[in-house]
Parts: sequence; structure tokens; C-alpha cells
Amino acid sequence: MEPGSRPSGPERPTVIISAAEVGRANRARIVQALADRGPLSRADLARITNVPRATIGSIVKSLLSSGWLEEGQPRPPADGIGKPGTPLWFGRHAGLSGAIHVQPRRVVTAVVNAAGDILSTHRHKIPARTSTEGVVSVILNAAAQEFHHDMDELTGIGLALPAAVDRQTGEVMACTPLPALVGSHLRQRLEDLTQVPTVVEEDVTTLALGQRWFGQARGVDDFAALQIGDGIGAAVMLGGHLLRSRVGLSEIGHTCVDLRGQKCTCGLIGCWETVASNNWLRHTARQLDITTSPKLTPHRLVRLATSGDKAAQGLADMYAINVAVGIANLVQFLALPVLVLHGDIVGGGEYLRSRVEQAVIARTFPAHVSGRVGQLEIQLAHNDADACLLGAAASVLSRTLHIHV
Amino acid sequence: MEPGSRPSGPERPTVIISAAEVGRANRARIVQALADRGPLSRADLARITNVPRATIGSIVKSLLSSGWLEEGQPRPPADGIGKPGTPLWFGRHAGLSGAIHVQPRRVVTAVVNAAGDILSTHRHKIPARTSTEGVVSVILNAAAQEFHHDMDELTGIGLALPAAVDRQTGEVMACTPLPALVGSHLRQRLEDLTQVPTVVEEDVTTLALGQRWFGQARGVDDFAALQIGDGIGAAVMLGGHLLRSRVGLSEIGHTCVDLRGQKCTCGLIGCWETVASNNWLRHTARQLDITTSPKLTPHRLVRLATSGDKAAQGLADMYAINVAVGIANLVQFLALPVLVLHGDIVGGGEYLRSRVEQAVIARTFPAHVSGRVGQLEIQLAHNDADACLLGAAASVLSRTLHIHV
DNA sequence: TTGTCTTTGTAGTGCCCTACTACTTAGCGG
DNA sequence: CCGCTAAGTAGTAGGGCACTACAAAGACAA
Repeated sequence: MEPGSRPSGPERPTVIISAAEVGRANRARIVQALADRGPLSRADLARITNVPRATIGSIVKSLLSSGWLEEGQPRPPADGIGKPGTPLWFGRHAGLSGAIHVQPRRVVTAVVNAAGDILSTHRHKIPARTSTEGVVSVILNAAAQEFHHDMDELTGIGLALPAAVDRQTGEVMACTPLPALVGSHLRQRLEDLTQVPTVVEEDVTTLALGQRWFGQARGVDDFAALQIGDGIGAAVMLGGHLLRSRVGLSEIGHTCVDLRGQKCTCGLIGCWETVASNNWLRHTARQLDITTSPKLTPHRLVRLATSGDKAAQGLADMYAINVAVGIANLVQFLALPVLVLHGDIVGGGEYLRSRVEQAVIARTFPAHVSGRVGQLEIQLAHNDADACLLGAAASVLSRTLHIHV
Repeated sequence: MEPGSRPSGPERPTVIISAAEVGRANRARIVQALADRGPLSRADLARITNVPRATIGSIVKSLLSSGWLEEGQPRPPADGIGKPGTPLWFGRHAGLSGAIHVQPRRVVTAVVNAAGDILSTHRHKIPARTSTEGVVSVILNAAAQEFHHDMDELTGIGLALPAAVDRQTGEVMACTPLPALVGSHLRQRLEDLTQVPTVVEEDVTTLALGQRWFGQARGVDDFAALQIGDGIGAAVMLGGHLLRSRVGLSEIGHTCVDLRGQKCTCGLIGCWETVASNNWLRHTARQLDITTSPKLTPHRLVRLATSGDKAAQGLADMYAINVAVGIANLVQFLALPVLVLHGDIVGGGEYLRSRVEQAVIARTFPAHVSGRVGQLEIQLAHNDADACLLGAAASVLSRTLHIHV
């Protein structure tokens, strides 16, 4: 092959690793190993990483002196033989992140440590129909109040937005619930205010990071977090890394599952969202003469179904199948063994979860589901309320620690 | 968050980076930078990597002495000012890989260097209806013949199979065209024969690697290679890494695009393959009374269409749309800017390609297609014939060089 | 109480690798 | 021949892990 003209991809700069970066990367790995597995002694870490204890000792020493880790009370080994190891765990003020979760009607802020403890949190209302400046000032004020105590301790601030975010600049590209946020230079303004590095992420992305660092997917390298409600979003981790293109948006809710289906609000045909969103649920409920006084949600649907309403049971089954179709596509494509559900669908509880799981299994090859992989697990998020907040903190950790050497 | 019980994911071992690994990784990055961009001087490399020239000098020195790189004739810089740089490029016998491409009816072998030059190649027939032992012995003999000259120079052997392969063991899990290969311990037997480390990959995976190292996607970090013919397969690179779950198969051809569609041979409903495979093409042609004496292929279909056959034109449009639906899903999900097509569809030429591209654009959001991303590009593979062979070699390079530090 | 066994944590040295500075080499043009 | 620019190279410094040997801490038995 002649070394002639080449296609000019948007080039990722080639990186040469220096000794100092090795140190940073190794410290980060120790931190992540602890986050994944809980408190461990130096000897435990040495076994896991397959390096001499002395090496771990020196890495840990720097983490201890910088305040990331603390030594616990020595604990005798399981078989009672040998010197007790000293468990290492995060200090209460280690790896502090500022977390901001912007929702359509309010802003929630928190300070979170590396162990995932929420040290403080507050809520702030966003007035309806507010200008860009109005929304931004609510967010900035919320940040100023929440963070002013620990401002110099914060390693970073994470911002979870219900919006499409440009990965390079952090700029909001599109935001249905709060259109005012588009082009608001939010990251820059937060950094100007706080002097703390700030990372802006789409909310569903933070869900995956939050589950990975602090939640049900701790230590799990291959899984997806899905948010299913008014719309559908997903973030996938594969090999411990988020799936994200250098540029452009992930719109799994607008992938086609129904060639000859309904036209979606986005203009395309047969999007997954056209058959598995709250809108579909309400529209179909009306067609089936299922009426609930407030707007129908998966939660209310399941209440009806479990109270014996046949039509509601039928609708719940259809909804489960429609949700499952998109999930099954994800599983067929990427062979993900774990999926964590967030959003309104969580209100459907075990009733809905089991039906979705069965439907996904029915729509995927057995190889992914049984055999060596173990069971395919579809889980409901345990902490759906705080998930984005923890996720925002997790994105700070990922940013600071994941030296992708 | 209390460090209590954790889910036990199939754990990726935590790795600590040593100084020696830094050296290997940096040498690998220099090699890849050259493969991506063509011959470069040390100073060029230093600019690209943003490190001092002296550092590059020392890295290059070891690559020169180990025979990977050679110095070319010094070439004066573009503006004629300053000392001419010495271009570095792969030696003709640098990074030799053995490549084996197993097809349903034959085995093709080759020796390929790091520049992607095929130094020698041969074909061997596989007799019809052969036992496991029969197929294996054809492959082993082919390897023995092709490689016995350069056996100790080979950095590895790459094997591209039309089969689902277990990522950990290299064992064939399923193989429709050659069922005899299942459980044949092919990798082990090749390694026993040659004493050279061997990597076994599904053919479509090697296509992506081949395009990345030697083909149209050189230097491109985000793209997909698709094989569209009797079935549909895809391999995706994101951020320069292959998308692959730790375990389990990627079956994008069996993702659902048609909720209420036909039953697929795999047992699921509305798989992409049910509307975009050669089988669909032939079945629909019969329904439309389009007849060709031998079996219909995209190539023959386009010949009919361009010769004025209205029915064939209509069928080609439908085929393009059906192919586009699945590609559009991929683009919506992962925002891939480049897609390279392999397989029978390549026979459809520009006529078919442009129709597929238009249909994909019509089924994706403008954001991915225009704007900062640049145009969405759907390309036909230029070297479809040798693609898997080069891909097999590329998978060896990826394996030997991609120290995922 | 003491010695043995096992395991944990730590010095201290050596090696690998990149960063940095200063120098040599090489071509061009006046 | 000199000045200018850029490429390539010693040689030293420093960061960081590997390795070996050793001290420390508990369990247990003589």
C-alpha cells in the first residue's frame, strides 16, 4: 500500500505518555478500583493489580498525603492468619464535586464526595417562561449558595442538563424543556463564577456515569442506562468507556423500529419513541377507553392493571413489548448484559419490569441471555430521584481521573 | 454511599502501568501515527505529538534498530528553509503478519507488512461437504505453505472467519457457511503448528480493522464497516476502538426495524435482514416479475435498472431505502460520520450508493449530516476482494500494538 | 513465655522512560 | 563566508515502577 493521499478524519492528536502521566493514571486506577470494590488493603490492591505490594504502597502513600484516601482500623483476614490489613477508603472530604441537576421546573444542587455521599443539597425553583438570563441566574445563584463553603476543595463541578450538549465546548445545542438554555455559555459562566473546572453533560449520560461510580453498575464495564418517559434516551458503557462519537448526538429514541409506522414529532418515521413514550401510552389509552383523571403514567397504568382492569393489563403488555423492542435492538447490537432503567417507567415497578425483561429475552438470541453471559438483567434504578445529581458528580470524577492515557 | 455489597460484574482486571509499558505504548503510537498519516520526519512527529524532538528521536531510534522503521532520503521542507527532514516509513519486512481469510469455498492466505503491502498470497479450495478435520487441514496446510519462509519474522497470524467467534478463547461459536468449524480449536492448532501468536476474528470485524489501518478509514477514528449481502453485519470503531462487548455477539442484522414485519430465519420478527438481504431482493423480484437467469444480485439489479427496466428501478429504490433504514439507525445512535460498505451491495456501484446515501440522510437528523460534522459519507469499499485479508493482518497489528495502557 | 508461621507494610536500590537544554548538522541566500 | 532557519542528537535530571530484603503484627502451639 503506497503511503499516498489519506482521508482527513477529524484527527485525535497522537499522545505520548510521560512519566508524570503514568503516576496520575495509576493513582486514578487505584481510586477506581476502590470505588468499584469498596475498601481494600494495600495487599488486596496488589493482588488485584498483580503488582508488588511495595508499588501499591508508594502509590497509596501519595493518595494518603493528598487526602484522597484514609486508613481505617486494621481488620484481620478472613482465615485469621497473618497480619491484619489496613483498609483504605475515601476520606469524607475526598474528591468533592459540585453537582447541579437542571430540571424543567427546578435546579437541584449538591456537594458529593468520592464515595458518593451527598454532603449537602438544595432545590431552587425555575419560574415558568423565563428568559435565558433568568434561567442562568437561577443556576448561578444556586451554585454560589451551595458551593461557597467548599469552593476551594471542589475538584470540579458537574452539570446535568435535559439537553443535547456539544462535547467539545459544553455548549447547549438543543433543549426542549428549557429552550432558553441554548447558547447560554453556561459552562463558561459557571467557571467564571466559581473558578472551578466545570463539565456539562446530557442528563442521560450522567445517569450512566452515576450508576457506574455510585450505583447499581458499580464495577460493571458493559451496561446501558436508559431513561424512558416522555422521550427515550440511553447512554452505553462498553469496556468501562462511554460510547460517544467525537461530535454529534446520540438519539436512540429516534431510531426506527417500525418501517411503516407513525410519523414522529421529529419528522422521521417509526421512531422507537413513537411506540414507547408517555405520549404513545396516553394516545393508546384513549383509543382503548382507559381513562384516568390526571395524565396517564406507567405508575398509574400499573395500578389500574393490578387492580384488575383488563384493558389496562393489555395496554401494559403492549407498552412493555414496545419498550422491549428498542432495548432488544441495543442488546442484539452490543450484547449488553445489564440495563438500568430510569424515568417514568420506574413507576411501573416489578410488574412492568418483569414484562419488559421477558419481552426483551423473547426478542434476542439465547446466546446473549443464557450460557456464559449469565442472565440478561433489566433493573429499575433504585435511586431515580438523586440519580442525575450523583451522575453529575460522577462525570466530574470521570473527567478528573480518566486519564485515557 | 456505604461501601457495602456490590454487583459482581465480570471484572476487567485493574492494570498498573510500568515504565516498560510506557515505552511499548509510545512506540505503538508512533507506529500508528505513521500508518495514519504516511511517512513523517521526527520533527513532524514531534509537532503532532507536542513533545520535544529529542523524545521522538529516542523513540524512533529503538524502532529503527528493531527494524520496524527505515529512514528515507531527506526531503527539503515545503518553504525550502531549514534542514531537510528525514522521512520515516515502515521497512518492507516490518511488522509482517500472516493473514488467512476463510471463505465458504476457499481459503486465501497472505503475508502482509505493516504498510499494508501484500508480499505474497495464495488460494486453496475447500472441498464441498468436508468434515471438521478436513476444513482444518486445508487451513493448516495453506498456512504452512504460505508462511514457512517467513515464519520467524511473523509478528502474528490473523484469521478472518465467516463466523461468530468467542472473544476470549478465539473458539468458533457458530458458522453458517462452514458449520464444521465450530469447536475446531483452530487457533490452538495454528499456534501449535506455527509457534506464532494467532488472533481469530469474525470477518466483518477484520473489515473495520483493515479499513482503519490500510484502507479508506485510515486515520479515521469514528466509522463503521458494513457487510451487506446474504446477511448483514457491521463493525464499528468509535474513538479508534472497536465496539465489542466482553462477551456475546454483535448481531446488528437481527435488530428490529419492522415491528409488524416478516419472521426472520433467526426466529425473530422484522429483523433488518428480512428487508435488506439478498433473499429479500430475490423474493421481492419474483413478486414484481423481475427475472434474471442466475440469482439476482445488487449488481444485476442495477444493470437492469440502468438499462431502463422500470420495475428494477423501483426495486433498487426499495432496496436502497431498506438498507438505509438500518444504517440510519446506526447513525442516529452513534453519530458516525463515515460508513464503508462491503459485500454484494458494492456491485450496485454509484447508482446504488447514492440512493442509499440519500435515503440515510432523509432518515437522520440534519445535525449529524451537515454542520460541524461535515457531510455524512457512505462509501463503497475500494478493495472489497482483499479487504478481509488486509483486515486479518490489521487485526494482528491492532493486537500487537494496541497496548490499551 | 517463646518460637514458628503467615501475611502486611516499607526501605532502598536499580532500571526504564520522558523532559529539558544546549549543541551539531544541513540547506538557503545574500 | 556569514546569518538564518530548521532537523536531529548528547547528556543530564527527574518521575515512577520493579525487586529484594526486612520489620511489624497477629495466631497458635510448645
